[in-house]
Amino acid sequence: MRGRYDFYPAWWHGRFKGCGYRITVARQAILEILSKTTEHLSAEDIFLAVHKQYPNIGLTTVYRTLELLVQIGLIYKHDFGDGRSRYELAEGPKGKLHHHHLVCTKCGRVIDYTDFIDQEIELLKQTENGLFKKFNFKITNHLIQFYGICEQCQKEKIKNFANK
Amino acid sequence: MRGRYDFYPAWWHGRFKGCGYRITVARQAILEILSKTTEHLSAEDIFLAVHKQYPNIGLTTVYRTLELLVQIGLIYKHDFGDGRSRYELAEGPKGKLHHHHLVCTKCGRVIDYTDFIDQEIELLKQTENGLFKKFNFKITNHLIQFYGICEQCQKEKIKNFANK
DNA sequence: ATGATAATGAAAACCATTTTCAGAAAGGAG
DNA sequence: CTCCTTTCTGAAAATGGTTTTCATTATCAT
Repeated sequence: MRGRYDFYPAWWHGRFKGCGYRITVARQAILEILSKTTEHLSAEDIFLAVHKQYPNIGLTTVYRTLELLVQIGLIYKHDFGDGRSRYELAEGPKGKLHHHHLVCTKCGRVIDYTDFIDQEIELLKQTENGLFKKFNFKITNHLIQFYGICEQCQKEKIKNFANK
Repeated sequence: MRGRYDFYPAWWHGRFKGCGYRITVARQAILEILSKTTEHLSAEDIFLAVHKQYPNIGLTTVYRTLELLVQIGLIYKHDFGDGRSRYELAEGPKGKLHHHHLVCTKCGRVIDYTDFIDQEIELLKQTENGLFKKFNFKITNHLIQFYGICEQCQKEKIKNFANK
């Protein structure tokens, strides 16, 4: 099967070939979906989106591709506590803004934020250095996540109280 | 069934009664296990430990109890990426040291660290305030986790390279 | 174009966690 | 202490996201 990538080699092709992986329609399609959204898609979300254009690509392949993409660092795998993993492009052709997540523990809504990154970077640098010295642990990545109640759910609570 | 808690009411009894929950042997046993370890136990780990002393307590009850304890904030539920949730006491009678985790992405080893908490608290305070102002998001908790390669796995890597 | 090798799809297996449901225990009232 | 309502519990079955299996197909260096 020939795909459009034969004519428009994408930015990530080099990264793939460098690791000895083949460029396939499924991988192209999955990366295309991920690069066109800012949402945190689940494997099934991605499968459904891919399925519209390529109905013969199976859920298994989606899982396998996602695992591969995580492994080579092209995407992140998140756990927001709803029982399924969610995936997000780590960086696009032009690089993507470093950000973290705010998770509402009531409705599950996830908000991306890019604020306060400067202070954060500073803290991380110190921490990484310190942890390396103390535990000889070589840090490659970090996760910062805040949990709380979103605006809508706070209003809900007030409403519910009022009704009683 | 009568348990020892009839004679030695524990520090968390008040918290339970306040929420309308009953004090049971299973709950007592599970909290006892959690308060006697610094490890990050899985539901099955806890079940096995409890099972030694109380063979009639089932895995279902362990899951249900853990869910309850998370809900009332007595324990934390962590995801270190090994496909099962791991649990840890949030605070003991005397309060427990606030800490975070270093996860080795190669062997899964988890190291607790309590360093750099001062700077972290400062950053969090700022971030929480800022996020509240910007998104009207009320933060109740946060998660910081570092990922990398532990000392042992770094050595492994060197060994493996040498063997080639 | 060809062949070695990697990738794929469908179905089944996996496995941590949840649900169901009938029986047992907790704890307030008397 | 006993009764009674309500909550809790265990066993077994169900659930549901993810992984494995295996025969077939696609990729791509030659």
